[in-house]
Amino acid sequence: MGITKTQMFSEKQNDLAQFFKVLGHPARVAILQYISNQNACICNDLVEEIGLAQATISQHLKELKSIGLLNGEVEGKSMCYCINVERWTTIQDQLNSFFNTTKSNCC
Amino acid sequence: MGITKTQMFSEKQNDLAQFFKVLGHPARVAILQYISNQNACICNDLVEEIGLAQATISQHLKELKSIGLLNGEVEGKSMCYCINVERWTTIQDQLNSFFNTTKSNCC
DNA sequence: TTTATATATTGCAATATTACGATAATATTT
DNA sequence: AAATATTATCGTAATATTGCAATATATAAA
Repeated sequence: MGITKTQMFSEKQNDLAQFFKVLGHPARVAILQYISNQNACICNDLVEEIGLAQATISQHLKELKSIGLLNGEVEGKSMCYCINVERWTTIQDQLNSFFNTTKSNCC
Repeated sequence: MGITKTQMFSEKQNDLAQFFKVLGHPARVAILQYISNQNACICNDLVEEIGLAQATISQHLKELKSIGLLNGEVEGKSMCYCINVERWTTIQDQLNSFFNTTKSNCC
């Protein structure tokens, strides 16, 4: 089938899985690392830096935006993408909470 | 295409993305949570508990094993799956390291 | 040994993801 | 206004993932 049966799971479980999923592609990991390494949050240098087509990068950026990890603002004719630190921290906390509570009862 | 161009990325980036990807499905999140909630690491109660077909659960377990998150051992005619706590902690550390280093330089 | 139970694997259908070229949309420069 | 540059979206092809029924495998019980 190829369709995930999300209705079987809690909203929390689906959200958590969604975060993990969005982070689960090396291009998106690389994009986040690159954005953070530039003190300024300059943008589609990403196309050159990463080496995927512009359309592809744009798609990956869209997915990162979809979970609120990136803010984008118009900068002349370019877009300036920037990590949303507050959201970043929230997601990190949620993932850690998952890791900590899940590990604790194990044999 | 549908094929991820892993050769463009570092081994670390690919590994990190792989961990995220395996965790990026609600059934696998639920499986880990259920295994951890049972003090004993009893197993395919999972089929009943989660409500997916036996073949599907078995596949998800295989993916969790593939990144070393689960240990399985034969228990009579059943399998007893168990979170590999050492591996669990290692992965948690790697994810946190990614989160911390990536967040720190942002505007 | 036969039967029953639990898990893994195989094969398949349906949907999702990845990637890119082409094109549209937007803003800047001339 | 026209030309240029940057990003987003659309359409499409190739591959991956999800899920299940059917089957294989392995162990336990009768």
